[in-house]
Amino acid sequence: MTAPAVLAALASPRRQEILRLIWSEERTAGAIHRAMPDVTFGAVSLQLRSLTEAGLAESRAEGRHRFYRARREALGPLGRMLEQMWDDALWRLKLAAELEHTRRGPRPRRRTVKARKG
Amino acid sequence: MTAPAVLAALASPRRQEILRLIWSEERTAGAIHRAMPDVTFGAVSLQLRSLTEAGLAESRAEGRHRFYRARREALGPLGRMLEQMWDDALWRLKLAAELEHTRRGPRPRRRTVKARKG
DNA sequence: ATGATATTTTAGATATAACTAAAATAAAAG
DNA sequence: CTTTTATTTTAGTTATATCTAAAATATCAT
Repeated sequence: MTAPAVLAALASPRRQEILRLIWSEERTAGAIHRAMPDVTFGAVSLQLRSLTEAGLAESRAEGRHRFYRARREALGPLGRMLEQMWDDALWRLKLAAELEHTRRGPRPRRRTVKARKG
Repeated sequence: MTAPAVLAALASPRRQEILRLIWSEERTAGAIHRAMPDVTFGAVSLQLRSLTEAGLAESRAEGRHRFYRARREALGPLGRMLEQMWDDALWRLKLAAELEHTRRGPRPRRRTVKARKG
């Protein structure tokens, strides 16, 4: 629940993937796992714990199932940013374009060619 | 410049520390390093590179110095969030309070005490 | 109780990130 | 050219995160 913890939680692509799945509807841990078959159930469970501890997800138990959902309120403006990121492909392009003018370029090419021993 | 890269860049406390230093005024790499003596100059330089590659910082050379500054525009609403985080101690408290009602509690105390072998 | 399903937790392996020390690059000054 | 100051880069180490496999916990059904 410390400030960087929220950002750290969002930093992992895996956790973002999960957050996206539970963004607009709650899902059971199993359903989430089924949506990402390249990883173990245990791994998903651990990430769900991270998200919960960071305050980005919450869960409710029902029988032997546990339903998870995102805590969108806890994210504030960040939530809207994520939504944009997800369904607005332009976001990436815009950022990339903005970067162009800053880039230090592909190896500025040294001007003074000093003698090398050997 | 990929989307999670921005968040990943912000996730590290070290990079946040640096970003904060260059938020409202540009500083040389050396000045930044002097502000965090627990770490090597080389380490600071690497983090500056990360920030630059993520689009969160930019630099200009002047003689043998290099001045760094944050690219606040690139962060959008996230920038304002960071500012709040930094000079508004309430942010942390508010988030912590919000979390209270979600917490799965400190070990829910098992009800059925099953026999253990041994 | 026993067995099946759903999920969490633990211990240990592997991948990724961050750091250090030293070498390399670059500009300024002698 | 040599030395000094400022910074970057590289190679290798250490720390942290993430994953797997197996065991543990919990609920439901029989």
